[in-house]
Amino acid sequence: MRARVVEDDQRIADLVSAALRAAGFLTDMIGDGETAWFHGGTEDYDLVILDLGIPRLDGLTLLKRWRAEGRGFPILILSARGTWSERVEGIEAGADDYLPKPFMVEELTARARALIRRAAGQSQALHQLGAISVDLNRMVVHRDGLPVAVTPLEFRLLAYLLLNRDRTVAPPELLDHLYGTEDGREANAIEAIITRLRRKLGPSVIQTRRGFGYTLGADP
Amino acid sequence: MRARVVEDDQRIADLVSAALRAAGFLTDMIGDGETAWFHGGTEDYDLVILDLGIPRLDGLTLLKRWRAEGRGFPILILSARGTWSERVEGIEAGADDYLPKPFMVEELTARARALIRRAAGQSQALHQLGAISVDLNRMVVHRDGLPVAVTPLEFRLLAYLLLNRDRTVAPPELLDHLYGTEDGREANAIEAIITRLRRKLGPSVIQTRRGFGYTLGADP
DNA sequence: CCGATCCTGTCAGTCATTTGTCAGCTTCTC
DNA sequence: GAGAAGCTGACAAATGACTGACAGGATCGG
Repeated sequence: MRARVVEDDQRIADLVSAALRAAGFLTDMIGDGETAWFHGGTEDYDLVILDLGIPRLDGLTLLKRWRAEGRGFPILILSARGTWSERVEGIEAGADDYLPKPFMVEELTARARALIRRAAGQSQALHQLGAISVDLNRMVVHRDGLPVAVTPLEFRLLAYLLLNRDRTVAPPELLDHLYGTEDGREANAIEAIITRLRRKLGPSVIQTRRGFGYTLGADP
Repeated sequence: MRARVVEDDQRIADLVSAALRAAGFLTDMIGDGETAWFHGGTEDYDLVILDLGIPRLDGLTLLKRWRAEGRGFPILILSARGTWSERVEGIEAGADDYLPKPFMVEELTARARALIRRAAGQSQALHQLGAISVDLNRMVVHRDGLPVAVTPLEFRLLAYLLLNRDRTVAPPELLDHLYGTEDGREANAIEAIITRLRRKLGPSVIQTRRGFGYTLGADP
């Protein structure tokens, strides 16, 4: 899961970023609205944490522009000005959630996860896939009721496939969501993780759709 | 366990804080409602001790605001005005317990511990972990029936893991709950405590989930 | 107030696990 | 059957965790 933190206060940005990382997200930080606008156009995020009081391009304007462009990623607004009217304005502009500053980082991560799940059209943190169960909150995987030791990367890959189980996910997209855009990993890295996951979870959990990508569950 | 004491009478605040520290809590003190409101948003507490008669933002209003915002930490109200209606009002506003002044510090700490346990979904103060038993009230640990000398920090770490034993706790979260948010400890500090605890309790009590964090109990 | 003792954070070295890459192989598609 | 796409075992580099030693600071007893 990639999260973009758009926040000019470095202290808060670090705090938020650390919390999200601890919650299993991969985070990028941007300090002003114009840069965020630029990146929002070229990159795909699973979640955006947006401070309204950012320089160079107002947060609310940025939010409206993104929505006008048809960008659908979930956006969680942060704002020092926690008035009711602000809140309404933010939600109406297309934000998915609103968190007034100051806030607790645990609440932030909880809401972040809720947004991710909602955006994926699922409401449960506990998922069942044949003999495999995945608990996104506790970050544990079971097979036939027995815990399976998965590594952080394996878990993130599995979680991403799980949240997009209604479609086939292409390797470049996985690459993009597991690592930042910066890192230049070979596409083979994904295949290696898939192999390791299949060894742990059984061969039928992750299906390959040759030429397209990967998908979860059995296909007829 | 982090506790926030919101109390304007310095004498009482010191008393309460000292008692909680002696009971193994990490305490912060705040003298007025507005500051408390601010901090309640940015920091994560395991318990709040709240005097109703604080300046600048009434305790009851503060309490209601927190609950309206969805803050779930357990709150114990202190009040000089120990009337029944007050008590009811406090509980209805979302407090978890109510203690009229004057009170005995022993009762305060006892209730504080009970609240912590209840918030963690546990009712017992005495926990068994293989050969290890932990008494959260007396703050003593036994191994095979023999007392083990654990230091305050070690006990707090153990207690926090115990109260969250159904999940894996990440080092940044431990850092947050063992020390204040202010302190800039290295993550290594946690590892050092873990090592010392393991030496005392045996290697299998605290499990490491590499890349995720720590958990209590044996994994099959 | 002073010394002794204990607690605890940091550092550095070591060890273990995770993960990316490569090379060779298998499977699929046309 | 040839070429492309995907799989997988082996290896090495990167990362994360463990631990012994040490020192500053807190605490305690006198």
